[in-house]
Amino acid sequence: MEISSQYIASEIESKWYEYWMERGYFHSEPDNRNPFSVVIPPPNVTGVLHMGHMLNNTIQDILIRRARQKGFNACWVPGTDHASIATEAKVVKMLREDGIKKSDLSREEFLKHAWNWKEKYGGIILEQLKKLGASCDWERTAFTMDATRSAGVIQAFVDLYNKDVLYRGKRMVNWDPNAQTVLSNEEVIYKEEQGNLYHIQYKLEGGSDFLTIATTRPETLLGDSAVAVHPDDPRYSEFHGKYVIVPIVNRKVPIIVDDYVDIEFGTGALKVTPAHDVNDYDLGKKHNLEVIEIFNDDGSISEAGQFFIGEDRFKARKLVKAQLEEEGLLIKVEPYRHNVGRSERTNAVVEPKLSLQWYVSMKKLVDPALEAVESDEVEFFPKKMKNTYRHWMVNIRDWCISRQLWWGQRVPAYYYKEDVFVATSPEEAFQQAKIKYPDLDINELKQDEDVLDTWFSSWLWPISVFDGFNNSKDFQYYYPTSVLVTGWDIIFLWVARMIIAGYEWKGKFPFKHVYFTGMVRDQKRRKMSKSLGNSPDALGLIKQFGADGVRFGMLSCSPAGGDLLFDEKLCEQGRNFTNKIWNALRLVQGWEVDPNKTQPIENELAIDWFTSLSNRMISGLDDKFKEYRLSEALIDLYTYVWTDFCSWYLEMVKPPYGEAIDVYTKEKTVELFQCICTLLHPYMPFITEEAWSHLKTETTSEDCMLSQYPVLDVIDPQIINEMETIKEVISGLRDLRNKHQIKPKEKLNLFGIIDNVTTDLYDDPKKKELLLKMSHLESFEIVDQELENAVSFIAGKSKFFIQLTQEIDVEEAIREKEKELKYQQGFIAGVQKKLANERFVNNAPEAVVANEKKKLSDGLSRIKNLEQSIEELKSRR
RNA sequence: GAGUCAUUAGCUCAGUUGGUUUAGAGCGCUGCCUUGACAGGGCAGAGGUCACUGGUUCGAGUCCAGUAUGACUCACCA
Repeated sequence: MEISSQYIASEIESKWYEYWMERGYFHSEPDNRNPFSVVIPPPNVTGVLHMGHMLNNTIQDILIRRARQKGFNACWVPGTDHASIATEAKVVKMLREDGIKKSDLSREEFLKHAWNWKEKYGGIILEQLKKLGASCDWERTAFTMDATRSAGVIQAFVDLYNKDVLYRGKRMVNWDPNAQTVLSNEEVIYKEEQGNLYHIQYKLEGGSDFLTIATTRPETLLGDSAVAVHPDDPRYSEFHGKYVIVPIVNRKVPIIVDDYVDIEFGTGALKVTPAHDVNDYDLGKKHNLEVIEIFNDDGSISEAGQFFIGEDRFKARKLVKAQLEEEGLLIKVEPYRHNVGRSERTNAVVEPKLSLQWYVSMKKLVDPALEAVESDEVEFFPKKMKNTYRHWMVNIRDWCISRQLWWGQRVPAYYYKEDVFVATSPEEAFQQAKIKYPDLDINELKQDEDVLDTWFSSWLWPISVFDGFNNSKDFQYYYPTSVLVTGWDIIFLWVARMIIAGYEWKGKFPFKHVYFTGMVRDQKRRKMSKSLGNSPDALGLIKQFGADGVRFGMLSCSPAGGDLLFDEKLCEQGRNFTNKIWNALRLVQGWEVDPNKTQPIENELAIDWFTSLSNRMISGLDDKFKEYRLSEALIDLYTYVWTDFCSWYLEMVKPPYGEAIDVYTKEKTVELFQCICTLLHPYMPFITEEAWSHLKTETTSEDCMLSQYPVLDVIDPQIINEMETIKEVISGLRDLRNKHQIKPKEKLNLFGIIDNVTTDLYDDPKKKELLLKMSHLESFEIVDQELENAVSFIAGKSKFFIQLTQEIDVEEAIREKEKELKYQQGFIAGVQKKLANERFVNNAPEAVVANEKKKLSDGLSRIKNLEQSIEELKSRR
């Protein structure tokens, strides 16, 4: 088959992806093999592929493809989550552009629009994953709001309610005024922002005195119901029990005393707004203060605020400020940096708000999940994530799961008067209600208006994607899954909760391993995000460097759990790697086989050597994968393919230009190349599949993707070591050619000073022939001392030299040898010190001592060789 | 405020129970090389007292303590 000189990734990649899909290679059904299952961390249905996804999904694909080759029944379930806030915001925006307001629609009408949107635009990201080469079982694609998943969610809710693990309560929550919904703590991001500290005078009732408070939010004074001071603050001791007048609204409020107040901060006097601050709320409860809610759900001032009604909270701040200035009550405004919480989804400043919500009593659920990780029943990679997990689990808070949205599973709670009935359907709730209210009409039962947090769907994912709530055949076969691959940033939001759910409903962990990936950061160490706009276009990268190139780039720099600083250069390196493989393929396939040619003896050595190396590689990969050292494993493969195979092995067996190759060498080389393809396939599926299609024979698998992972065979360390010495001689000679401007292919006569190594090189015809070929030598001889006008180098412990016809810079050569001598002397000094220490010789393991002795004797040989060279050079002065 | 982790070549990082010729890789850098699989390339080279100070040990980049610097997580912040 003619092989094109150019490797065009985009064409070849789409060809193979289609081919795999057509043959159904990604699909899995339960059978008698062992399962290896993975569930995708469901990306947001509104999402587009970004760097984090690429890293995360490449890793999953690597694990899945490798498991498949190793004979497991590999199943990778893809899907998306419904992302209630993000999606609802998108749909609302789209409707607004069409002139439709959400408030004009009924719930059912809105949901119809939302589903239409989802069908049309949702899940683009799954299509993008195909470009990456993801071998997901697409027939199993799940969505957190589809029928099966929703049924599970409702069932879970009802079950928890019946177990008394759910409750409804009025609490101070994080309110997102843009999305007009509550947020859980995990969805609020606190960051330091520049604000102001306003010093405001509150007039004392019935007097001319003032009390000055400091606040970052002057607009909330509309809702003040007290001013608090510390009991031991001498500045305010005479004010205890008195009243002040809140400016603008002229409300008379008490001065309360509480040691919560920090004397050092601000003025030491604190305004108290129980309805709009968590701490103030607690103070209010303690001191029985009035709770005045001055904000509407959208963050504007409510009727209760009395002034600036309908104005947005930030506009109101300015208006209050102006008003205070006018009244002369604003003492000063100082710049102040403080933490501000923003909504993860909408970036709106979060407003603390009192509200009635549904909560999960997490403390009742955590124990088995905590124990599982502590005992490594669920194993974390890297291990250090256990600390983070433990800390959160031990200090766990209740989980607020209701959201004031329409897009999501509606809370299955039905109200009548003061009663609530929780059931999987209105009919069931009605049956319950009828017991207490026999005359009730079903229409009088009102379902909760809120929906459930998206994470309340996601935490069931490993169970629900296999229809686990119906205990399906798939579930029994695939659960628990083998490994979860996700970013450490959602360890609480998702990972911990999934483990909790796994034990709660199935009495078993949802996954055996959790591999936490690092965050993809840019060159300035910033997390890549849409809002910063510092994320490269993922598909653009694939177009530019090929999916294989990008996969290489992502993986080659992502140590287990460590963050990775993304650089396009890494993808470029990956693309270059595919090119290298392609050209190696062209070389090997270009060799014409001559059936009459006998195999050169040096090829036998090369083949034996590389076979051992391959086995060492297979063994090393197993070790690395056990520890999820995927990046290291890839670097090892890269060196193995590029340096060992292309730069050394192929050069060793390559026939001289224009000559044919013998049958045996060609066959073995193809075999070794096939092994490379199989080993590399999980990382770079496309180039390996393409290469395989050219290399395959009657006896090998039809496709690389389904090729059997090679079984570990013998590793011969001796041949590997001896080859290292030969390579060192070859490199040493190349260096000499470089230094003395001798052309790479000019024939030379090489001499070795007699010792056991050089003698072996001379006596073993395979080694000698290999040396002659690789070094372009005329001859290789053994002598007992340097000859006239020699230039020498040391390889291993032995000395080699060639004779020059031209003059050399004697002084420069002496300097160089002396530098090397000094290094060697330092080296043996250390070794000698060790060996002189009796306790070392007596206590250290025998092998270690023996090795030190070898180091010493080799070092001494090198020194002797160097000293002789220096002497010889000096005599030439 | 509590905790976790880090500090190794110009840059980004490996270095897995302490011992493998006084530390490895990629990128970058320097020199040489182009009719031959590959310039998306080949060959070779330079570059590190492993943050600092002590300690444990026959032996420390690796273990312990302290110091410095940095990063992150959780909580709070009028």
